[in-house]
Amino acid sequence: MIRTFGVNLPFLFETQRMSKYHFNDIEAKWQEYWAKNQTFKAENQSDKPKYYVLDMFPYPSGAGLHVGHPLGYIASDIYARYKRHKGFNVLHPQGYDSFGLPAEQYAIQTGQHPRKTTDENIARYRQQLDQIGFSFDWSREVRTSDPEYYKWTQWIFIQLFESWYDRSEDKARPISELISLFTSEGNTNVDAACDDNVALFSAEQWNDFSEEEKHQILLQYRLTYLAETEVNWCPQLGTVLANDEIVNGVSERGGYPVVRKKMKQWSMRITAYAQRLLDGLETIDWPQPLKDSQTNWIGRSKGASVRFKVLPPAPSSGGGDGYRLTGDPKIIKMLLEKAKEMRKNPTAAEQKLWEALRNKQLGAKFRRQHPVYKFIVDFVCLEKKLIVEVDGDIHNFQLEEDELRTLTLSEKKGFKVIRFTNQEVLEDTGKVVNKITEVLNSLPSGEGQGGDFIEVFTTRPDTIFGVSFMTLAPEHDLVSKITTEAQKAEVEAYVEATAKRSERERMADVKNISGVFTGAYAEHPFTKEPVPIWIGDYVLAGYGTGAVMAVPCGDQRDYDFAKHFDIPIPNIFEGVDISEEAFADKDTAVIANSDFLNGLPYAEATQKAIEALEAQGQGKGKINYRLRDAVFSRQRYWGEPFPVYYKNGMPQTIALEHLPLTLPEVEKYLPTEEGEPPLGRAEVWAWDASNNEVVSNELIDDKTVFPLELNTMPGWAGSSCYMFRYMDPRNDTQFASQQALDYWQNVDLYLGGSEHATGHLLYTRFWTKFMHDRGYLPVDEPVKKLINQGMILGESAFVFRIEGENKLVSASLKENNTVQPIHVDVSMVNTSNELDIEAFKNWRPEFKEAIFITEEDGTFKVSREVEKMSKSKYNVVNPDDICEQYGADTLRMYEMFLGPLEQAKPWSTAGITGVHSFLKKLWKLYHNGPEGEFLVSDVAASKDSLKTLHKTIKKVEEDIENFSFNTSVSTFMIAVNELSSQKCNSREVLEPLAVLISPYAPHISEELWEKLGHTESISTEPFPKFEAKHLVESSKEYPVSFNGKMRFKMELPLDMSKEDIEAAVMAHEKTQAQLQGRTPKKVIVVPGKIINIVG
RNA sequence: GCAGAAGUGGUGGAAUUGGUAGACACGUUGGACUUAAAAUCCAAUGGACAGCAAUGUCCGUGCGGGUUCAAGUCCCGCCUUCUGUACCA
Repeated sequence: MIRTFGVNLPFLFETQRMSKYHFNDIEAKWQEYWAKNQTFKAENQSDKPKYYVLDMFPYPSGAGLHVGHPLGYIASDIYARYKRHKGFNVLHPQGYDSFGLPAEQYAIQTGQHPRKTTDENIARYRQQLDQIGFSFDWSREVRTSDPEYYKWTQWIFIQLFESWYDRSEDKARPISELISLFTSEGNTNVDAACDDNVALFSAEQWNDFSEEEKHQILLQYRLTYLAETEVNWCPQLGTVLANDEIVNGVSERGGYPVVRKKMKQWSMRITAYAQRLLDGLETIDWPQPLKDSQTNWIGRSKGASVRFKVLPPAPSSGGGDGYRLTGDPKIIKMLLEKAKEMRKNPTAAEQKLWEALRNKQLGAKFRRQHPVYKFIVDFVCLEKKLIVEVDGDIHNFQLEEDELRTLTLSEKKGFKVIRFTNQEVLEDTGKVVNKITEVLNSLPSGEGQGGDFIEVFTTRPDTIFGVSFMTLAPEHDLVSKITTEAQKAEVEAYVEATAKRSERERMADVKNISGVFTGAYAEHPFTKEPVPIWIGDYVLAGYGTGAVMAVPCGDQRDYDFAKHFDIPIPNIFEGVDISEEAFADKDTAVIANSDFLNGLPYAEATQKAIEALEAQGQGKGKINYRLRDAVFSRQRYWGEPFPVYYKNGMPQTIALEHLPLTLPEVEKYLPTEEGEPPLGRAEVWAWDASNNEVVSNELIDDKTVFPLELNTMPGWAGSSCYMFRYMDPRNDTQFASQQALDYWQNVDLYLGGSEHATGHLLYTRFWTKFMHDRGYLPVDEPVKKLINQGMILGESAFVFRIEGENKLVSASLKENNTVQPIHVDVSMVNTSNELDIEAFKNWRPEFKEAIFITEEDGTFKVSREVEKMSKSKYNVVNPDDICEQYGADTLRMYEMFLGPLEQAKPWSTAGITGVHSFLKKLWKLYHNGPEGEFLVSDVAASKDSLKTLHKTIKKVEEDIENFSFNTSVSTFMIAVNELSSQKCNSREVLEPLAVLISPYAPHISEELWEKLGHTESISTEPFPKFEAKHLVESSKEYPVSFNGKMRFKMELPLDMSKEDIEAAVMAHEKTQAQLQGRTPKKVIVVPGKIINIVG
């Protein structure tokens, strides 16, 4: 193991080398040993208790690791090694989250395949990780971009697709069970988490549906579903982003603007699990701030949903029966006349159908020959916005025109149009009526002109009598329908102006109150008074129903809005002054001026209000969640392909035995010219369903060969269940064997950053609960205990350039000048903040000729600032350099020594020498020979040394259990300092000491252990046992205080009685000096602790 | 605004159920060894004041109160910083 650099070295020099602590050689030797002997390989079967320690696996970026990354890995490694010493079978795996945006962005720029750069980055990461001496079981490594791994991500996707959420049993169930429910009893009694506005149907109707219709309906129930969703579209990245991938209105990666856009996307029905995700937090040991942010993200609020009837416009505002005027006002006269004419002369089919539709026979009012926009339609149900057209023979030659008309009515005016032929009506009116009923039921109720309702969510139903207006989000569906003619221009201008503003602008502009009156009124459910309906951008389309009942006396935003627009502010609180601001304190509120709610406090008034609303069918108690379903499609190349192909536009999944569906090759990683995702460029990307293989696109015939999905899965797909895959990572027939899952259960300790609070850590809990429901996992939480390690920050260095001149000024002299700070690479600055000017000039040639104004002593100083460690700030410190210079053991201990694990702290290399010299002192303790060679004695240790050892065992054990790693490093330093001054070289002490330190500094411990004569790795050695007897003291050096201030100490036996202690203290000459003749009022003696004399 | 965490020497940070504030390091200063440097070792190091000195006195854990024999620690009120979140109805 000793490296010699030549044959001519003098003998003495050689022996000195032998005695020295050659960390580089030692560390390389043991890293090789561990790898070769698979020292840390975990078995899935053991008599020992299990313990699972996991790090959040890294995304292998091109920049490599900096010293901040290993912090958590070191902590978890110490814990894993400690648990092995404590007799546990420890699972401590590592892998790579290797799908993701940066590799793809790099691929777009350079044309290199992301797989290539990812593999290179992984190799670099692995080399860096190996250098630090982690006890990972690398035989279990996973990579999310490996087809053998993402096969199972695809499999989980299929399980979600094949499941629905049964609210009555509160769990996910197979979709086949839903189908049998539909077949036997329809969907009326099914309480499922599903899309809004799912049409009701009977078993009979279900059985009559075509396969396609059934498929369509099931999609509304599946836990992953395809739907038109409003998404966050990032044009620069060319993809959609999840809510947690957006920070302050711009993309988390790259900081690009994000706009709202409607797209057909895969979504995950995480909202089905909202309540269980909240409840589960009670059962897990996670940091409170992290639990809080999940709680806030889910955003449960309890209240009521209330339906306000929209009133027809007053005669003054539009004239006549305005709400029925759906025709174009410019030609309405002509249309009405024509309609009248047509009503007189209906065709036979029209007349027959009218007989079936009139007088609300289908539960909704139909009108015939009614003007809509520029047309006269045959039948219309305004409430549901449904148009029924009957095409006579006469129409056959104008099919094209009909199509145009249908398009205009549906796209521009939001009507649903269905057509029947004369023949159909005449032959089987019943069938036609059934079809109309079905469509009628599938349409959202309560909408359309004439029967409009505004549904709001409120947490304060008790304040309903304080409602003086309503506000809709500008994007609300009803805005265009209810706005009166007089207000139309103003409203449209406002809606347009709001739509143009980005999310960011809207957020930055919270204080400016804006809004417009729609001209429409709603009816108060109790007073029946008209309530004006406004729109305002303080109401968000994405929360609740996008509409609020405004109670200005009880809500500050409503109050401000009312003040701004001079809307009345009725006071419904007893004895409260609302002349200056709203009164939002529900705990002390007593309701007044509120009819049947008068005199009641919040809770009772709320309950009574809800009861009253329910009685008249205008509301009910409701729990609302802020959490939205998670969009699961990304328009990217470097992600998991969906195991999905499309048959007649309907998604079909690929069976497990044909997975993985591997990512196809493309010639460019950009979207296609048609705006399709990069997979649209793949030439071999079609599914041959009869042979179950991927084939060339040219073979698509929509009979046996179908197009495959072009989107890929988001970054969080691969990380949501990886902790379970580690349990049995090479299993290619099962996600993991039952035996492995039963044995390892879930993660006992998980370390990672808090930035994943509302992303990864929420999704992984969701998937785990789902997999548990479906019987694939024995546990329903993935992680028992979680610790967030704090970020290690960089210390950036700056030089200052005098504005407009090529002059740089030393940091302390910058005050009198207007200067501009410039980042300097921290490697060019020494610990006294002096800049290496030559190095700087070479790095930044534009300053070659610059004048450097130095301090009086001729040095040029930089100023320091703590910032996030980043390449662009030139403040990155590389762990490789630290290992090279001081060794991995020093790096490990120093990172722990920096401060508490959870705390953010700046990296400063300044203190590292202290830790390094500690390790040298430790080494020396075992090298007592005359030439400094290894020598320990077998004679018994002194009492003092045993005491030092055992108090160290006790403290270190407590510290590790409490994850207080910084204090145990101090404890080791104290121990080594004490043993050194005791000149202890006894094996009895030095052997257990090596074991104690080995989790922290494994390389040096292994080396010393070997020198002590052992042949097994130190990691197999049991943790030293603490024996209290070595710490038993017979006397105590009591601090003696006067009025709480410590003045002197005196040594007294521990078994002395209180009275004797008091007597001894009073007799002490220093006590007399302190008292100066006064008699103390009181003497407090706490045996074994302290003496306090009150004077 | 809301929620959470934290404010201790020149610096990173210790301090058990309230019981010796500043452990352990870094840095600084002085010394030893050396031709010299590095490395290593020894000593001092919260501040102020008094003393030749041993030593002593006072002030000190963000600020102001309180409880207690005793408060960095508990209670009340403020200030500041950091993190998360935000027109959430």
